[in-house]
Amino acid sequence: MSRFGGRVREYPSVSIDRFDRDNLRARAYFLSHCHKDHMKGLRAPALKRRLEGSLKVKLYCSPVTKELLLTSWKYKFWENHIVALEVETPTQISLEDETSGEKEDIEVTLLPAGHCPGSVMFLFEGANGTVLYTGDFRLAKGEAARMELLHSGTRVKDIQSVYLDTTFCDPKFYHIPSREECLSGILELVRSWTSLTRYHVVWLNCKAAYGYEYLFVNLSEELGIKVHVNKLDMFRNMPEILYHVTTDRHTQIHACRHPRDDDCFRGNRLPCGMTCQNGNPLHIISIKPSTMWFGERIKKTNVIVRTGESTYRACFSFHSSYSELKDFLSYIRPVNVYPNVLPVGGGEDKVMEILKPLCRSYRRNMEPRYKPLGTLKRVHKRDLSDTGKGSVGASVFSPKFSP
DNA sequence: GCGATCAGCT
DNA sequence: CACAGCTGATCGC
Repeated sequence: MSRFGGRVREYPSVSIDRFDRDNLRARAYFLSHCHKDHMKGLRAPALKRRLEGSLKVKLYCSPVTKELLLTSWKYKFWENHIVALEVETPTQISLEDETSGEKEDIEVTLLPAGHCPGSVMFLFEGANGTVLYTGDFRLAKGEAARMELLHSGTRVKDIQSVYLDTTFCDPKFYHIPSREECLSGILELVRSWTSLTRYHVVWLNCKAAYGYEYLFVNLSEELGIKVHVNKLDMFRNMPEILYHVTTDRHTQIHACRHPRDDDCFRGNRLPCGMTCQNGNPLHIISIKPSTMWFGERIKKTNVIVRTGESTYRACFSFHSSYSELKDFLSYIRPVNVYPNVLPVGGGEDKVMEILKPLCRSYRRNMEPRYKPLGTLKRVHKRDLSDTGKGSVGASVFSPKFSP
């Protein structure tokens, strides 16, 4: 969980992912994604009052994050103060102090973070240097090297500071199976069960948070079975998700929730109440997505573990593994790095011992040593076609995982 | 009645 | 098991 205070040293007049305390005086706000631990203070009366007396204060986020946020009535008061910025489109923002009139220009670029729908990293460029705030992210090895906007010409930009998602910054999380491996393992389990009869159904025991949508979309796409969910109005302008979820309980894949859904399952009942169909009892298995990790030497393993007669755990991670984190940071090679998260097992000093040697200022044996900055490997060609009128755009998933 | 915080529990 | 929350109790306004 994020413990980032909201502000970066280089640009203290902006606040990112924190909206309480000192952040109440920010000249501009940024939201990396729609998870509650990055939204502290976002609906507090103090901030609401400040908005009412200002025409200038804005919240910047991706189009998908804006859509998800404004679907909740609790955040409707932000409606006229949100600016959706397209991903991978550098934008000039003028930061003006409303009382003194003092101004500062900054350029911000949203980069896809692969954490949940709409999730982005923020790249800030201005008079105090270039700063990358990663928010929460999962990027595979080599993905930073393929991001054109992290580069200037063929070389990686000179980045002063990275504010990093250090959730799995511990060698014990060395390897987490890739998103593709996890997806295909889950797909084959769901396929084999749902093919038995139409009364064989799967319950995906997902936590209540955005991030599982690409799983739903890919399962639905491959098997032609829509996924039952409690609510889908937040996706009304995201056709590529909306098409694959349903509120009709008569489907073989469920990701619905109930306050006591584990009890439902033990009673051979789905959280939505379904227990039989046409007088035939349902045969239900549960699959619980959870992070599985492996030390350095493990080569290959099963991403599905059977935990009971009809219960399974399946590998799933919203965050980069230790080796992915090291690849990311050692490619960027910033001067400074600041952890956004204290990993479960370790303290801040332990994390810094791992991260500092990957930064540019580090000199082994105090010997000045030059290591060249990275170079752009390959520009990822994206499908830039329109996704339809009224749609929030093509950036719901990172390009690689688009349906 | 609302929000903030914490224990307990997925 | 570790992802991000929910619910309910308590306290202060």
